[in-house]
Amino acid sequence: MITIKQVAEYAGVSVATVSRALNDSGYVGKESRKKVEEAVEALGYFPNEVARSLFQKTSRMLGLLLPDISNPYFPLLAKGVEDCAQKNGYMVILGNVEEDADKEEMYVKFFSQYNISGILSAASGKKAYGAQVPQVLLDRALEGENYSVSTDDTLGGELAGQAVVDAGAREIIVMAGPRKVSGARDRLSGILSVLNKEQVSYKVLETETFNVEKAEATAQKLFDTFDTFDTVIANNDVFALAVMKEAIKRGFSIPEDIQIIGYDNMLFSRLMYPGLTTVAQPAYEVGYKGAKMLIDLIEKKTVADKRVKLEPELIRRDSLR
Amino acid sequence: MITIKQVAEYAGVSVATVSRALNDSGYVGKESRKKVEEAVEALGYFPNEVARSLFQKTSRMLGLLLPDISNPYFPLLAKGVEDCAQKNGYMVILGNVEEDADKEEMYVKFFSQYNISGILSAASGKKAYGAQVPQVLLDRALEGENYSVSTDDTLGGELAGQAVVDAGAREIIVMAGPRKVSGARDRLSGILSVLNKEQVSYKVLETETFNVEKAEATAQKLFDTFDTFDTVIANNDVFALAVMKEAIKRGFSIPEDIQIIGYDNMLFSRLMYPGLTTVAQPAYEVGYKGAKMLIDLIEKKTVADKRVKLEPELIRRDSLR
DNA sequence: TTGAAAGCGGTACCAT
DNA sequence: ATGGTACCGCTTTCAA
Repeated sequence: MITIKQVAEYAGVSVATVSRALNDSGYVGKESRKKVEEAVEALGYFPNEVARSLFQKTSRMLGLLLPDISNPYFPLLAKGVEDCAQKNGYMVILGNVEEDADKEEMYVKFFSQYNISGILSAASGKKAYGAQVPQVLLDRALEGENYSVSTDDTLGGELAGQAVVDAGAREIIVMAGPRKVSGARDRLSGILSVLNKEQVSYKVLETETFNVEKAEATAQKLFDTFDTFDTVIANNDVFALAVMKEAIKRGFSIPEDIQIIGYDNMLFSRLMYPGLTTVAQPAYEVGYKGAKMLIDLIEKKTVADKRVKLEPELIRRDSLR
Repeated sequence: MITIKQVAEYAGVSVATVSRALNDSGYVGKESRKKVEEAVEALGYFPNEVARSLFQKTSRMLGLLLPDISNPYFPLLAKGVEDCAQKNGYMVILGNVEEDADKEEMYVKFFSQYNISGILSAASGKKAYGAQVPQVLLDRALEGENYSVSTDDTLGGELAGQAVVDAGAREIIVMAGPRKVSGARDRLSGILSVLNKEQVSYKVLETETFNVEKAEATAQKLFDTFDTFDTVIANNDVFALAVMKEAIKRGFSIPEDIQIIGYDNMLFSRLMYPGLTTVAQPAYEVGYKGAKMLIDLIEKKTVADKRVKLEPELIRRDSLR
């Protein structure tokens, strides 16, 4: 590894001068600057960020807390984060916390040990981890004093509800996500507001998790619990897919006997047959804009709104009549 | 932030003693140890890893290079990596390099600036990034002197080929992945060896990418290019899904008219209808074992074999007769 | 405009 | 068994 000291020697100046030249801070003579540049070039020098970080008590690293990477929603979000981070010269550290508060805590501690400069959290969203560094919440906005980028889930719920009544739904099962997840609550209230207004009959099926492993069991439970319904508003696309499969297995056809709408607009929703009508969440954008906001916070730029809401969009395909 | 110096003062010993006590290195008297422990407890101290890293020229961070997180295979792999890393006290830094050599280089430089202790790469697999730190290749094994964990894709290909002939295939389209990806080559040769041996008729459709965006177009192309076939061996599950959709759209039924087999065993393969017969790649395990191997390398433990091959497994569902 | 030197928070060598 | 101290690579006063 080649150090600033070697560059200084090669250039025939002091390390202080090299540092100033490299960071454009303070005065550096034309001559010196040129000599430094040559030395850097010749030696192939690049600064050690660890040393820099030790002094500055910060770094160009972002921590990303995710509840479950194997849920296909999050990789997209992560990609948005990563793209933005990279574009701005930051690296992202991945923390898969699986709705486990201990893991989350462990990661936050880890982050602070490494002088991470900010945290993006799509996990449980406990406010203020000691508030050491700026943080922005992804997708799960929270009350109170904090920054967040999320989807307008109330609107998303309304979109789903409206789509379903427009398609002539008469007996609806709405799958409600975990109550503790604010997005799931908003979505449910959006759905119900439309359903109530339109006076169509519905029942709610509570599900306690978004966990992907549970999808099949949940779908079965749905059919075992209810018998007269013609429409289901699913939790997300994975659950919708599971419900579709269970429906077909039980001899219903889609959308003729049972129609269904999902949430998320995952890759496979487009590719499956029949195509799944769903509400698209701008996962990539949530990630990208969240990262941008965090970086602005870190770099003390002004952030216009603390709580950005992105609009979901209804994607019409073939699972609704 | 509370430092080792403060702990030393509180405990009434020197920083050297605190350091030794904390790291169990060298002699520490019973008394001193106790005083240090109390001080740590009272002050809520935990060591700054950046300072430690500066001195040791290494860190407890792993770099993970991925070609495309939005391809659902990789999140699973990443999860395996993350689980293993976490269990061993390491953090993982995410690098989405998208088959872009510049990005890859940029990341590797980034990694070295942050004293990362090892690299896991599922990306292009260019050997030895200056060979500064240990690295293990994931899923794309390479010739020569290096460590890797991957799936036995030749076997995977054989499995797929055999399954298809056992199901009575007569005219097969085999989709061949990008030639430059060693796994894709192995898979193809596995498939063809079986097909040739069994003397069943086939044609090969070349695809230049695993890129998920291309799936629909590729499926259309398949049907436009060939007309008499009863079986397709797809590149991966995403492509299989796209082919299934296109088939159904064109009035074929599955598996009666056209049967199909995928590769990967992604979540949705189980959830779709008809269930997709596929060859399961142990993505999570590749990630986990790769991380374990890397950590062993870093910690100078002996690594039994440099090139671990994990076995894929045929998952029978309903898309084959 | 430049350089010497004092840290940043640890680790480890060398005396004691 | 313990403490003083040099050093890891870099940034930033401060004096010249």
